[in-house]
Amino acid sequence: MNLRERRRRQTARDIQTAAVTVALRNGFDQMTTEAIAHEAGISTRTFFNYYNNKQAAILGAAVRIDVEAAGWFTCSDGALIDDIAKLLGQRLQDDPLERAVLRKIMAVVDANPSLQDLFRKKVHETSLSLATLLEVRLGGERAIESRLLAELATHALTEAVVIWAADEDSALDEISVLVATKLRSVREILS
Amino acid sequence: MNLRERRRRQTARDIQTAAVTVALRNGFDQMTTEAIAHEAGISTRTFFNYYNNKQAAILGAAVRIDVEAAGWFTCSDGALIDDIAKLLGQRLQDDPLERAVLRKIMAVVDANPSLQDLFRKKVHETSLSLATLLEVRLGGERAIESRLLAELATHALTEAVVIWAADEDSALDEISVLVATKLRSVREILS
DNA sequence: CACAAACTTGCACAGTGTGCAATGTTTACT
DNA sequence: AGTAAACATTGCACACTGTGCAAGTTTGTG
Repeated sequence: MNLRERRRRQTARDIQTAAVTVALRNGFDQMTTEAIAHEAGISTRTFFNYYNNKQAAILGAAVRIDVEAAGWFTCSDGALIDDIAKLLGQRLQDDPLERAVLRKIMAVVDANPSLQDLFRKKVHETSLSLATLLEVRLGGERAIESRLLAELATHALTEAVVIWAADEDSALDEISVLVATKLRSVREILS
Repeated sequence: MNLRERRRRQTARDIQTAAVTVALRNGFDQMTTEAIAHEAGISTRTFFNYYNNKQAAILGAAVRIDVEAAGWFTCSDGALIDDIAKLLGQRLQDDPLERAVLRKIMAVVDANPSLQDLFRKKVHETSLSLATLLEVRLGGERAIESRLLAELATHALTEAVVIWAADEDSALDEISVLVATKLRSVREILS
C-alpha cells in the first residue's frame, strides 16, 4: 500500500472523526463544512475533495461487496438464506466495526433525516451488488425477485447491525446468524 | 373542499408540470429553481413554499396510506400476502396514475441519482406506515419482521408500477395482483 | 363590508459545492 | 540522485440553494 493511499485513507478517517465530534458537540444542523474542516485541520476546499457533503463525512467511506471474493456465492449449492447471510457477514469482517464509534454515529444519524437518507442510499447500493449476484445464481428470468430479495436481505443486515451495536456481549459473527434467522422468520410469516 | 385548498393543490401540480417540462428540455442538472418558478409563473420564493427543493417538485406530493381506511387490514383473517397487495393497491386507486405523465417522470428520474434518492425516501415512508399496520396484525414481538416485510412489499409495489407503466394494455388493478405474485415468488425462492 | 387567516413576494443573507490555477509532495523511472 | 508525471492542498470567485422576515394581496366568514 502506497504512502499516498495510506494518507488518503487516514485523512478521510480524520475528517469523519472531526465531523462526528462536531456533530455531537453542536448538533448536525448547526454544523458547517467550515467547522468540520477547521476541526480536522484542513481547508474547506479539501473537505470537498474527500466528501461531497457533510452527510457523507459522518457516514464515512462505503464498505462494498467484494465481487471477486463472492464468486463462490453464485454457484454454491448451500441453503440460499445461509449463503446470503454469510456473504453479507463477510463484508463486516473485512473492516471490523467499532461498537463505540458506531454508536456515536448512530446517535447522530438517529436525529437527522438527511443522514438517514444517505444511509438508505448506501444500503441500496449494497442491495444492488447483492441483486447482481443473486440474479446470476437464480437465473435472469428472476431479476425482479433478485432485487426484492436483495432489498430484504440488506435491510435484515441493517437490523442485525443495530441489534449487535446495542448488545455489549454479542460478537461480530453473530450478525450473520441473526440475518439468517430474520430471513427465515419472514419466510414463515409469508406462509 | 375549500377554494384555497383546491388552488393550493393546483399550484402544486402546476409547479410539478413546469419542473418536469423544464427537466426534459434542459436536463435536470442544468435546471435551476428559478427556471421552474419562471415556467410556472411564480416567484422563486413561492416555489420554496411548495417544495423543499427541485427534486421534490419533480416527484410531486406524496400519496400516503390512509390509516383510517386501513382498519380492516389489522384484523383481517385473509391471506397476508393478498391483504398486503390489496392495501398497497388501494393507494393507487385513490389518486389514479396517468401513464403518460408517469413515464415522463420516470425518464427524468432514471437519469438522476438525486431524484432516485428522494424516491427511495418516499418508498421508505410508505414502508414505515405499512410496518406499523403489520406490527399490529402480527404482534409487537415481530416488529423487526414487520419492518422487513413492509420494505419487501413496498419494493414489490415499485417494481409492479414500473411494469404497469411499460405495458400499454395493463389496468391499474393488475398492479396489486402483480405485487402478490412477486411476494409469493420470493417466498418460494427462500424455501 | 370588515377582519382574520392564509398566500405571495422581494430582499438579505448564510451556507453549499465546483471550476480553475498556483503551489507543493509523492511516485516511478532512469 | 535527478527528474518528470501524477496527485494533493489551497485560495478565490462564483452560481445556486434554502430560510427568515416584513410588507402587500387574496380569500373565507360573520
